[in-house]
Amino acid sequence: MAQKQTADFETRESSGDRLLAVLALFTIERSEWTVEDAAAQLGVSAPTAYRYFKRLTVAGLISPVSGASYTLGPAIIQMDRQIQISDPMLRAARGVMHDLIGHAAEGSALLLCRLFHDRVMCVHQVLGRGPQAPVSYERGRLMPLFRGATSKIILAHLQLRTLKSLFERDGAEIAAAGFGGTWDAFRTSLGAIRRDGFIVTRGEIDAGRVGIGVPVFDKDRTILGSLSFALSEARAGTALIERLTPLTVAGARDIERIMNDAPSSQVSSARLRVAR
Amino acid sequence: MAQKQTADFETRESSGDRLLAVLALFTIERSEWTVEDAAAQLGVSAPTAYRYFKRLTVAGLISPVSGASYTLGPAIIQMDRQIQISDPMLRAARGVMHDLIGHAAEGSALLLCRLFHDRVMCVHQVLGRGPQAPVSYERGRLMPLFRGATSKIILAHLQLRTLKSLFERDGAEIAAAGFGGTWDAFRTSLGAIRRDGFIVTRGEIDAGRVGIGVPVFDKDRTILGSLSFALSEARAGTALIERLTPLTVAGARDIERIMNDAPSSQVSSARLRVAR
DNA sequence: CAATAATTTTCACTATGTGATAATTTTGTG
DNA sequence: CACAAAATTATCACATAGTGAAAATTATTG
Repeated sequence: MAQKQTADFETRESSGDRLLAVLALFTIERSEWTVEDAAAQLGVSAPTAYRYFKRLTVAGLISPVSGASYTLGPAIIQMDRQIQISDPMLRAARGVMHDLIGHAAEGSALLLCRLFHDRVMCVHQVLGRGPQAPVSYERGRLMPLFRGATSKIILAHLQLRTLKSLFERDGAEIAAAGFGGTWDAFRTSLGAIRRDGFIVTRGEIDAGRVGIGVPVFDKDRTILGSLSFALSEARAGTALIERLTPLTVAGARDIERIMNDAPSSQVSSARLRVAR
Repeated sequence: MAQKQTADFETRESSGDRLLAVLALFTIERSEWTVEDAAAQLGVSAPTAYRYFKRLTVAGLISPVSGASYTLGPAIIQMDRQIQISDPMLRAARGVMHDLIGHAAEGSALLLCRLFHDRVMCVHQVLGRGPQAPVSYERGRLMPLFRGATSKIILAHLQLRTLKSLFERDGAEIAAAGFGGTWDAFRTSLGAIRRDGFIVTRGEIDAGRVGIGVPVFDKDRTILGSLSFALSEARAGTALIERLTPLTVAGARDIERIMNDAPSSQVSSARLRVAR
């Protein structure tokens, strides 16, 4: 419906959008911005850019550093801490994951991922002993929804309606991920995953990694995210996988139980439990 | 001109400010908000609140959860990761702190704090072995600028101009923190701290904790933050403190050296994009 | 303490945000 | 799977609040 005409290539942005666009400028590739660079980048005048920077600074989202440039500010760290403290799933998972990683082989990682709207992000990770091959699922990275055990197990438990609209929108990508090109094939393979209650994948995200994904539900059996192992393929024989899978499933159940037992008032003790 | 009379106590806020005010609603005490609650709280109409929520959602700063409510979103975690990866001081400190904690007694903690504008925040913490008494300086908490070794050592190295304006603004608090009520007394005690190159405090933040604070400077000798120990007072005899202090100072120098040697291009693992 | 850079004010103008109501979509439930 | 209730978005007329240019002010640096 809302088709843009070819002539008007520039997206008309509202003021509030531009304010957030300033924040979005701060990336890993470029973590510091001067006001005038930002003004040029966004196509606004210097005074306007100063107004934006000031607002974001007052909010603590950015902060001046030496020279005339700015970086992401203390509010980011503060809000991240809020998530760590108040996200019930994350709170419940910390201890469980700490215990669970002990069972894994060297070079393995344990990941807790959370469904955000229609995206998946790692919110907590625990590394096992020994040298680590790269794990793309680092805390804070958005992950594709259609590849890897971590994501697939979540995908499999989305509402049918959601899946349908995803299929319509991202059909090509879904087909590319090996779900087959038809809605029925997609639906059927997800059904199979759901029935298993877990999924094992090999090298779908990182070469040399085996993933074991298990769903985590809330009280109403709505999917919240997943708990998953990323094992080193070299060290992960069938025996190990078969041993770890039920443990991972049990871990997810533990997380759910702790989460549901926890007092719903989340304020309680503000103290964060940090293992070692 | 636009002086509000007593009747109109509410600060006239611009649209962009209100957008950020929505974000500020999400606190530890209340980590979930519905659109209509937020609308009521901010005194705007429902459609306007929906517009705000939509913008913040598109930016990933908040995210819908089950029911009609929203929580802080994936962008927060992502940006926190960006800070972790791209803040030069934090990057340099990680290894140093890991090594340093080994020298401490049981129940001690090592903290890296960063000066943000005129506030101090813990950006990294490493806990030692053994049971931990509470440490108020948790990662993500804003700390007072005038109390505790961590903050005082930073305070002592602020620009004279900055100190002067702080003294004018927060004179009472400064006096209460034991710096004496006069500018000269304040200035003199800070000078003494600066000359020592470190500061040891007892129980200024948490009872039963001894703090050892050491400054961290950037290439231009501008204060960036501090490295500090929070020891258990019961276990921290004079001997231990005298042993740890030079180690902490050396640690800070190490951090500075690593920071300055590091390639200025901060893009190591270039991949960050969503994969989608 | 100059000299230059960085930031804020002022001001006239119009784009952009606003609320009330209505239309639409999503969600929960039998 | 359809229905009702809730949640979300669209419409539209209006006035607020954001905008850029230039000037004034305040920091920073040698």
